[in-house]
Amino acid sequence: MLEASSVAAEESRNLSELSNVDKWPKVVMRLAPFPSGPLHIGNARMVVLNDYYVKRYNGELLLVFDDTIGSAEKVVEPDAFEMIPEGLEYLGVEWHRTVYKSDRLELFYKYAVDLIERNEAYVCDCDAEVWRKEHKAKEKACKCSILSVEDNLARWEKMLDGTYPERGAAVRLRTGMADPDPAMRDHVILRISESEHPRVGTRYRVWPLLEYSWGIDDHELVVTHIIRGKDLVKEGKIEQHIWNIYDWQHPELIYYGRLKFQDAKLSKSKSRREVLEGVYTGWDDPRTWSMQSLEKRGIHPDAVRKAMLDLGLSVVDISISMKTVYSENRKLQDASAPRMFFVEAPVWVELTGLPPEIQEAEAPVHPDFPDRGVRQIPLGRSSDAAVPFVAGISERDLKRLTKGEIFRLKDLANFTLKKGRRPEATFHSVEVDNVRTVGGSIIHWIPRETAVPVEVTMIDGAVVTGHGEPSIKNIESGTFLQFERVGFACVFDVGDPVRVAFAHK
RNA sequence: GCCCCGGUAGUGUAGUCCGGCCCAGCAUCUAGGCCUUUCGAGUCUAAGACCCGGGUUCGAAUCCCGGCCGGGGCACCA
Repeated sequence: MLEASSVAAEESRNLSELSNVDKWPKVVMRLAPFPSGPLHIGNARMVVLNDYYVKRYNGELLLVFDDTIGSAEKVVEPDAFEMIPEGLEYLGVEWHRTVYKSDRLELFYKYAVDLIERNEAYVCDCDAEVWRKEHKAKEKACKCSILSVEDNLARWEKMLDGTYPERGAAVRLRTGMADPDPAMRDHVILRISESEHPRVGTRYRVWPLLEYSWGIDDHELVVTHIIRGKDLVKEGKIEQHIWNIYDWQHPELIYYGRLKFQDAKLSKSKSRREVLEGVYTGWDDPRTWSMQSLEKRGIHPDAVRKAMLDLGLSVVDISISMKTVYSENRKLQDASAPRMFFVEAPVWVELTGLPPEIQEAEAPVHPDFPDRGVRQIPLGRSSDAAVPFVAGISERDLKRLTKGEIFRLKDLANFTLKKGRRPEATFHSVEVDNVRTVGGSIIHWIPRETAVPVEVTMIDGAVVTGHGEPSIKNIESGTFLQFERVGFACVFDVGDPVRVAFAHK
């Protein structure tokens, strides 16, 4: 029930029906992340699309960690087994079962033997580079491919028992040396790796490649629809080759194009390095663009979902801006975000002549919803009218003001800027209209005596220090708020200083 | 070099399969007006696109051919 309504609420205009749904008892899809780190914004499309369709068809979603041994460049990061589900939960993805590729090696071995016995695969001990140049490029089968089934089985045993060293032999699928597409010629499907695996250690030394493991598992797990990036079309073709050998029903293959973000540089390996070296504050550092980091910034998961779903399922490569996500987020959260004053690196201005009876300012919690009440901003000033009240404003605002100009400290009073090397201003009046009629600036500010130190982590990781109005101390951690005229941010630490993560303008 | 895929405003996307309802819709971005004690929200307006060339047709973004441009693959990575 809940699921149906959540899908109904999502924009689906750009997403057509899945094909051949009626040919299967129920729709089953899978999420297949390689556990090298947490999910980042670049993975969100794959995740959201699969989740969306599973919900739309009331199907089943599998989380399958694609944790085969990888390579020197692609290393399994053990923490990812925790961080990926965290990211999924943030996104509101509901999966029904978790599977680890590394638990299924025996299955892949069983089929490997069967494929060899059917003479659909053979063990090749050629040097990889030689094979590429002399055999693949020239469409010439190598000597291994004419070996008998018995010889191949013997070689297979030698792969398993350690007779062959790493790279000493590999199992190739007979996809055909004459295939016009060089990518398809007798592809390797299993190879030797003695790297230690974080889950199964060194129990296995022969590991499947992605296209092979999925050729088997998409069938074994009864996956019906596969939505994935178009960088995997060759893998899809090899899977189909395997399905044809066994005459298995083909799952539907759906590809989407590459997604780039103009304003976010995504690199899991760089993030991993920087997190390890302490350059980044952790996997929730904004520069990782992880789900954790978006959550910390108060980006609503539905903003991410909406932005991803709006892209549809086009196979074209696209480049979008995070601004579309931010725009969605504003729509979702502006109405609920309390307003607050924050001044970065305040310039302190002496204000004279403010009537002594004015001891505090009142500002609405949210201008569109007066019923939510007001924030009290105690000025903490002396009751002696001769002592100036000191307020902090941003340097940017000060620079924009011209001498003699009337301006307003929002929700407090109007002042006139005086000349002088130190910024000073004199009280003009209280009524807003006095500044509005002359088109004067209305700026945000904080009182020096009662302001609270605040640290803002910007999107590029820079930490900006400043002060917030006193009431920020009473805000709960996790609150998504708006610093008036500055932007939206999310509080993640209510200590001293109060720490917030900047979300967007 | 060889295979495959794709090209609608700045960015995305709808329409393309089954040609006319599209002198092309929507979102975002940009500019401006209104509103507002925020540079937010809301609201109104403006600007902005069918890669090029042929062909078929009464009629083409939609079909055909050629070209150009872009992307992906050709790993004992995922």
